Amino acid sequence: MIQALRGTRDILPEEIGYWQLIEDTVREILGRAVYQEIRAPIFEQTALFERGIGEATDVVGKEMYTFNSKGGNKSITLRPEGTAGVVRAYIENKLHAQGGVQRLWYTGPMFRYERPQAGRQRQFHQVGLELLGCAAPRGDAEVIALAIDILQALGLKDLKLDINSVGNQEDRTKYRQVLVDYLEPYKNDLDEDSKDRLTRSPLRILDSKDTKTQEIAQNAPKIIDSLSPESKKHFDIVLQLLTDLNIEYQINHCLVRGLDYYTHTAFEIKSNDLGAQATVCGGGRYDGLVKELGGPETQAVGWAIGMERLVILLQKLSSNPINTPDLYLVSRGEAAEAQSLLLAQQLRQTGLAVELDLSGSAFGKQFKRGNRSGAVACLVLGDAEAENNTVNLKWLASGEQQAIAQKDLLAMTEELKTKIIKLKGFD
RNA sequence: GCGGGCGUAGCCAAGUGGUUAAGGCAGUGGUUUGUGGUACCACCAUUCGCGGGUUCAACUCCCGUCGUCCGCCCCA
Repeated sequence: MIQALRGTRDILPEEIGYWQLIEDTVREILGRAVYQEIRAPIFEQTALFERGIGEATDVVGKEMYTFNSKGGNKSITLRPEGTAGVVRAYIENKLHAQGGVQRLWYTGPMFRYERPQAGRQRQFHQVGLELLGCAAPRGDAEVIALAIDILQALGLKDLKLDINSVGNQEDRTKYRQVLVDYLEPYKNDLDEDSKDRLTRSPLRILDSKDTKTQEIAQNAPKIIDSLSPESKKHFDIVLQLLTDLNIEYQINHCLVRGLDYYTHTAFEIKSNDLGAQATVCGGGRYDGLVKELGGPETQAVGWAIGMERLVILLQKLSSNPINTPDLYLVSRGEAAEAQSLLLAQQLRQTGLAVELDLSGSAFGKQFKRGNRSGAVACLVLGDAEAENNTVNLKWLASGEQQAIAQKDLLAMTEELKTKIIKLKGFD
């Protein structure tokens, strides 16, 4: 048997309601803030990610699905994240020429070659947002506020917002040296991975999970003390705006994100219910990326939410919103079966959800299925009804039923809908 | 790439060396051939992920392999 590849999976109907709920919520909330959806390709030239994300990062170094294009010598990569592609599209389509800011969002699959574990897949899905052409701290705060809005609208609580500033390029270079000077004496107490990072990317030592390393990192000089006055001011304003918005946060001096393009604000929204992969939403400012990829100097800020992780959280909160029929249409006999589809279609066109039993089995069996389908009423179409173009409408809760002409039924669908809404007990 | 747990029906599982592999849910048929939700009855794994080995005897022990889950690394 051919199975789905490791790290990929099918999202089945029993789960799809959560996905649709997330997508609907995102569309609504971002729509109100007048963000526009953008759809970029799922594969791009490898160089885009190498330059955008950074050659030294793990994502580029060991996690990309890269292959050669058929017949060509072009190296192609399945996107491991969304920002690089959106920025490429922004530059290529000269969206910057429209002046002002561009507010964009996207959703879709991403690909990273990693060992699957809780909340991590090789093909996974993100919804992300990019605010391009805005240097102001208000941009950082708007973007964070929207992420919180989405998560709250979905009913999630107990989420924590961690925030930090990694400053601009010079701030980081300066801090890097300060940090290395501090860590050097403790070199032998660090875990193996962190020893390696001491030269490659010392900032990442800060968020090591090794307890010994964490203790050392706790007392390390803080990056915000190395920030230039302008960088510090930017960060302070962002924090003040969050406070004004009534958004709780905590400064996490050890928060440094893994992609090279981040500058200034970096943040993560985490949950305790996700196992080792606690981050539901991660993002920050990336003022240098557009220029790095060949566009004009453009400041920007954005985030990405991991859909799988969000679905895991939603599953703990509520049951899957399921698409159930309003009416279940039961039919038996040649003429009745012939009429049944037409009647179902006519009813569907009025806005009712009608499930048609196609089995042709005994009425008893069809009713049993109708009962389980979640419908509030069955429509019964047998030989007698077919003969005089009527149908039996049977309310399942009360058991009462009435014969009614098919055309009369079609004329009273509005009435039916209000009754069904009442019986279903929700919209 | 490294470390650990687990693979018995569509799902949840019991069985841990000895003739026919519990049970529950779901499904199908029936009691009820034009009326459901309850109840009762019947059917539903020649086989325990796969391959090899040990043994008179393997779902059970051993080796390998594949899959899956959890963790490290990294990230959403």
